[in-house]
Amino acid sequence: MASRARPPASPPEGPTSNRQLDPPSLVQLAAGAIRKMILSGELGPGDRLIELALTERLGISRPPLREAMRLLEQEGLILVQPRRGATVAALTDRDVYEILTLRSALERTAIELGVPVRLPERLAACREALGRMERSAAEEDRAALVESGYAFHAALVGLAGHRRIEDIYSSLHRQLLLCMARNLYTRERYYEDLDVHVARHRHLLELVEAGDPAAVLAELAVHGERSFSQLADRVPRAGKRS
Amino acid sequence: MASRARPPASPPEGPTSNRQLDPPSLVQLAAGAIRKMILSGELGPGDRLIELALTERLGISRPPLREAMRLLEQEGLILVQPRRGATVAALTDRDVYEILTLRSALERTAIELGVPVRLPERLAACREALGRMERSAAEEDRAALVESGYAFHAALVGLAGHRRIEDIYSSLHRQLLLCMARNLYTRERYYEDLDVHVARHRHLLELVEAGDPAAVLAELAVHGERSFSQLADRVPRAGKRS
DNA sequence: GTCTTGCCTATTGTCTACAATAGGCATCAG
DNA sequence: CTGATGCCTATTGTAGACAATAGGCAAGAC
Repeated sequence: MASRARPPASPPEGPTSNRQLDPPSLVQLAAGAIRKMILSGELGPGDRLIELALTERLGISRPPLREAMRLLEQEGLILVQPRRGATVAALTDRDVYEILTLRSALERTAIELGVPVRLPERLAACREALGRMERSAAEEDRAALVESGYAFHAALVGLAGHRRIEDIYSSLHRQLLLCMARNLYTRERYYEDLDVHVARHRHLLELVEAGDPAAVLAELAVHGERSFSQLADRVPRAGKRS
Repeated sequence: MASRARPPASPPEGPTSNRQLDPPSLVQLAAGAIRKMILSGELGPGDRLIELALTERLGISRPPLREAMRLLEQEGLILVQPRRGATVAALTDRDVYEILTLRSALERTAIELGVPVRLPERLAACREALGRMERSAAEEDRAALVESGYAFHAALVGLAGHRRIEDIYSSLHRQLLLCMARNLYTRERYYEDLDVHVARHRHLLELVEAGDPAAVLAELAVHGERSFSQLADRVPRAGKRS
């Protein structure tokens, strides 16, 4: 029975729980390892995840592995069918549509809630990410630009200090990476002009610093429009399939 | 075996997966039981969840219990600290703020995406929920009205046919119930006038049926404003704490 | 020749047991 | 009397083994 008598020994305080300092459990490690296998393409969409095979691969036993798979299921990376095993999520066009629309909605909400920014360190995070983008563009490192571009958007979302939004946002990002591994989310697209791309983000940050949420949202709508265009075309009529 | 209906082996995908027909695993059952304990107030916020105690209580062993706790952790109902055990989530005002703002954002997005409704059965679900609300109001059953009121909003969210939004929405709902069990979300408030309350929802549905997303959103903003008012007051300056 | 039907194996679901850690408590030095 | 320090117990983390089920395959009947 749970002990009601005991008051919470450690204060569950702290908007940002720093679990990084704790020695990671096998569950965390296993989840990370499998995530890496999936996102690197080592495991393709639809592939079965055999528990026994993975335990041998990772050198752990089944209980922590199973718990790790529960996590990945919640993250949307794998699909667990009650007694038929787990498979790597095979994202449909509909799934991509859901991910992109939800991601956009979260960004918008975060801006609305956080844009007259109160905590300077959050703005600093955005600037830092923008700096990485500029460096990546200067070096014409497109992979790094994509990476830092996400970091910038994540920092933008972080302006609101809304932990739940941040968590979901990063979860969606992982699923999006899954799409890229699948090449559904065409990789060749990238960005036509690196400098224009960075400039657009710089402008975005300037609007944020000016403290005008509406302007940021307007820019963000145009901003995202290019990324969405070809994906949006794939699912012109939302909900038609179910 | 042959007497059983063969599940489609080739297409592992289905827009609506009907897992209800599967025999529930102990993980599902355990998660449900613990959820019920928490939401009924049997387990109060901050209470520790001792694994051994719960296994005896539920008559299962630890592995499925632990997996169930992983689920509840993802749902935000419990807080698991790496080697210190799990406690029932003690939601701060900040958490309530996050839940309400995110919920509102999801509703808005679902309306935007789904409001020129294409599938009649989804509208029917809304009407059905509204019917339950009217019945509850007529019987002055306030508890049932709250319940059916949520069902209505859930049906509204369901208009978009956006599974990810629906999942997160119901997760947030459960966390909100946790607030109510805690009485932070003052229960006495309820609704000043039951008929006005129902009428507001009926109007909402009419706007939906008219197919005007903007009108629905405008009404929803006013509509939700009352529910938010005293909560919003608690966290006037978002992000002040982190 | 095709369909049904039973077994058989691979895989998942669950359980008990062992190892490791964290917090509490008593003891002892200052 | 107060503080630090070591043990000690309660609890969690992990492992390996057993039971149950699903899907595949072969043998038989029509």
